[in-house]
Amino acid sequence: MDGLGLLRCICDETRFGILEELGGGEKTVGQIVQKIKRDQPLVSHHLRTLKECGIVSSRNSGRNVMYSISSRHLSDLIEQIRKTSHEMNDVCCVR
Amino acid sequence: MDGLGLLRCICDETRFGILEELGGGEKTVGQIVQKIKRDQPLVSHHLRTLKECGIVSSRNSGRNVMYSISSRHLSDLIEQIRKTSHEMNDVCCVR
DNA sequence: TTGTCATATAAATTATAATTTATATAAACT
DNA sequence: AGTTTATATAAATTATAATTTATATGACAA
Repeated sequence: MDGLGLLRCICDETRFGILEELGGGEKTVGQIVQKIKRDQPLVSHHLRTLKECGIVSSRNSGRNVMYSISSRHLSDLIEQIRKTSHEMNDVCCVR
Repeated sequence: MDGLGLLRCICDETRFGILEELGGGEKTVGQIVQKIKRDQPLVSHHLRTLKECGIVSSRNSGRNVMYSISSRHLSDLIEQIRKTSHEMNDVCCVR
């Protein structure tokens, strides 16, 4: 993958929210839905996208599906994005 | 700024291209236009966005305007995005 | 002071992606 | 087997952003 591809995949509000949740460890779809307060089909849809891009992995556990960030490098990157952005005073003009 | 704001601002193809060019040091608008092969008004438009978000800075030099990445943290981040993405085998499904 | 080069701006258009709504699947419990 | 719970999928809608086209500004040189 290239840099732009990775960015494109994580720069959506719902997807970034999911990744921030998964930064705290693996979670079920239902747990993510509760945390980020978005509709279940929407969360499932974005989890699928993240998975197809190799950013998250999943495993079945009974009737639940547990999702997690697929590599340490990726969770470190999410963290660095958070840090770098907080060091900036500006408000981003892009919405 | 927050993580999502920063991502939103850099996840566009043209803007990411500009930032990759500026990673090599400050450049004029014309130099960027040549390098990334996009129309001048388009490049100016995106440079403005990047500047308003505090991601690039500019200074005048005669009739040229020189742009550069506004902090070391940011250029490091661009580099880490590049690295992390290259470690992934997947092709991103988001376009 | 006129012409040219470099850059910027604004409006119109086009492209792209997110969300909602409705429904399907699949596992576990009764 | 039938019901409930958890998750997934697909189509339709809506929202958002990128690009193009046309034009303006501002600095410098002739």
